[in-house]
Amino acid sequence: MANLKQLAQSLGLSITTVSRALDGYSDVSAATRERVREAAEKTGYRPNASARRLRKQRAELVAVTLPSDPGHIGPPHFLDMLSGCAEHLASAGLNLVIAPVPRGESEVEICRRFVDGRRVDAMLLVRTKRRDERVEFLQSRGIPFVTNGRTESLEPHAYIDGDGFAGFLAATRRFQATGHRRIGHIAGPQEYYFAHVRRMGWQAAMDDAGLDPDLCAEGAPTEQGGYLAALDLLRRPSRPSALVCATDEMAIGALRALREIDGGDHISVVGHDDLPIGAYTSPSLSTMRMTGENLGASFASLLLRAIAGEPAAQLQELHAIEFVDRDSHRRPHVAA
Amino acid sequence: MANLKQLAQSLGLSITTVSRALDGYSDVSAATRERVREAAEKTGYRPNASARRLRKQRAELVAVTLPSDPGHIGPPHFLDMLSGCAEHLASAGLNLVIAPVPRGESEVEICRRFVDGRRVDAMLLVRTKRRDERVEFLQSRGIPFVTNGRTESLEPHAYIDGDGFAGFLAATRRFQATGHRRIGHIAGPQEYYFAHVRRMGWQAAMDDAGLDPDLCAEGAPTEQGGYLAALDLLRRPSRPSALVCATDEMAIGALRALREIDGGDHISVVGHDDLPIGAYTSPSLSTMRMTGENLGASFASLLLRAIAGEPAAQLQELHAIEFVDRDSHRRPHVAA
DNA sequence: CTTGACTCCCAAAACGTTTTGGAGAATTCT
DNA sequence: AGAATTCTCCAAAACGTTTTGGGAGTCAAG
Repeated sequence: MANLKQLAQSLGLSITTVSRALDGYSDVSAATRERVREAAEKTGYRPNASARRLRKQRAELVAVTLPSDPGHIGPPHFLDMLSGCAEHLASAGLNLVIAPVPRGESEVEICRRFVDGRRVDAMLLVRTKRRDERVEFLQSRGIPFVTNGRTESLEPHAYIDGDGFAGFLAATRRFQATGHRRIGHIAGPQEYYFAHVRRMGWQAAMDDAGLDPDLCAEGAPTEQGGYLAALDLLRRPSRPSALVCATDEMAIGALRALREIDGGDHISVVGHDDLPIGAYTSPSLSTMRMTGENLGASFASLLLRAIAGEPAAQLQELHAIEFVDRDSHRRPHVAA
Repeated sequence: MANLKQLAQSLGLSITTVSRALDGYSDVSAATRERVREAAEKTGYRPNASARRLRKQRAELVAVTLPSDPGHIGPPHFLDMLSGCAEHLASAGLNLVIAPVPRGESEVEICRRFVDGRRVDAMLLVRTKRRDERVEFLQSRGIPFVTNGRTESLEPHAYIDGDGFAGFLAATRRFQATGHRRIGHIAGPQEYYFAHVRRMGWQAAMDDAGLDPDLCAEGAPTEQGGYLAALDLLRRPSRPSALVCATDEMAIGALRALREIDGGDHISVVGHDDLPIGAYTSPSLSTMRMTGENLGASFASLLLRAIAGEPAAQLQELHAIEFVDRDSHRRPHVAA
């Protein structure tokens, strides 16, 4: 049974009554309601989604933009996150569409397409930059959205983020507590909020301890980027004895650099993200990760609340960072 | 500018003309066409997607169902594949929605919701079973779909798959050529097509060589499943000297089992999928993978052709399997 | 001058649903 | 008994687009 009209006709009822019966309104008698429900069940009737969306002025969709450039595509278990998010959204009648950014097109362009074409009720943004034009655009349009990662936007917006500053501060302090003094940082591109704030955490710990925060090298957030940045640091006159790396991918690149260099196995390393692969590197990679479980559900919940109209300032979650200790962070080193 | 009506009014034209001008029909003069286009550009007008969908009777959406149970979620670079697929679909005006399967609900139920609610124009199915009720359902509804993996369905359907039979046949023969005679197989759940056909490939090579194909253990398609299956094989009176594993995850579990057992480092292993993690195991994991690049684009292309009405029999791609040689497949072994 | 072809435009119908604003019948209250 | 209230139900409007089936003009050919 394709139609509401056909279903109504076959029951000898009006379209209105059938529609309201299925929606459980009280102004249709229990008897007919049941009769309608049975008929709908039997014929497998489902309301046409496009028609409902048009009438209700809701797209019943949420889009997530996928950056297409390589490296660090949000959190490690990104697909699991998406899946969990989609599952929770689905129970509220929303579906999640993925919006990859084709080469040559900007992420704002994609947002514009989705928002101005009324294709979505809300958006989910990953990999925020410190100054993120997507955020600015969505704010200007007034459409609900949640980001994975903070920004430096003046107006508050909904986000979920890990406290990278505190995490990298703690990681650096832990190295200091075990006698390290020349602690280097392998930084990601500073335009990204997460990369910047992680560097700030490392730097604050160095400053507080009265150590010179000069052992810093920036690279692409990839294995290769970490490798090159590590080589840079290792070639300097005063070598680091420990490396705090912005991401696990970069840390794995750093481990490769250490393997190639004399005395590299005395240098400790810690990363961030808890990539599964870290358990298999040699040495196995000590790392950090954001606390909290079922991240996808959290994103979904925030999105739903944003759609319901809750102010953005109430929709911000900053999660603590915890250590995942393996071998790479405590290699025997020679104190300065 | 929200409306076509408003845009038309502001231009002193009819809705019809504006609509046709924007769609580039020839029955509107070049002058007005240009005038309309400029106005639309300036006001940032985008047609309301829901309205167009309702009118054109097309959802402009394709759904992909994500199995929620753990392990082997399709190919290794699954997210990349989805992203590539979505990107290609987008250039044809289609968006990709992800449809996770909540606990307690069957995958067919999800398909039914999407198909009967006219929410999608086509579907993408991953991880096919030999007898796949999703395939049967979609065929009964006559909706276009493409699967990642074949099935034993009598009626042909569109798919992209790797030639697992040939791949596992070749892998087993290669072991035979280097003197192995007791070659074991760690099999995935035989209800899955890929798992079944890979086992058949191994078995055919053993049969052809006149060897007894009794060293086979089945397990869950996970690291733990591979670990347990390997232990099973290693405890048998006549141990294998080489293991052909249905997936890399299982192979990695097998490597763990070998590490725990006496003489395990004389046993060769090969997996399938080319997981990135395989480069970091010790020994590094030799594996296989499906040939062909930009798989996502291939899926998108097949989906579009299916939507366009091409018969399913013309939409089947069987890709060859190639070896990715690392260390684990040639460990020094003692011949029988 | 008429006919036919061509160019440019438009009114109205349709897509399938939800919601508004009652209408008629049945019931309860005064 | 009449008035007020409650129960059921429904016709029609609306959501914003695309498409159908023409309707005026203009121009060239007959």
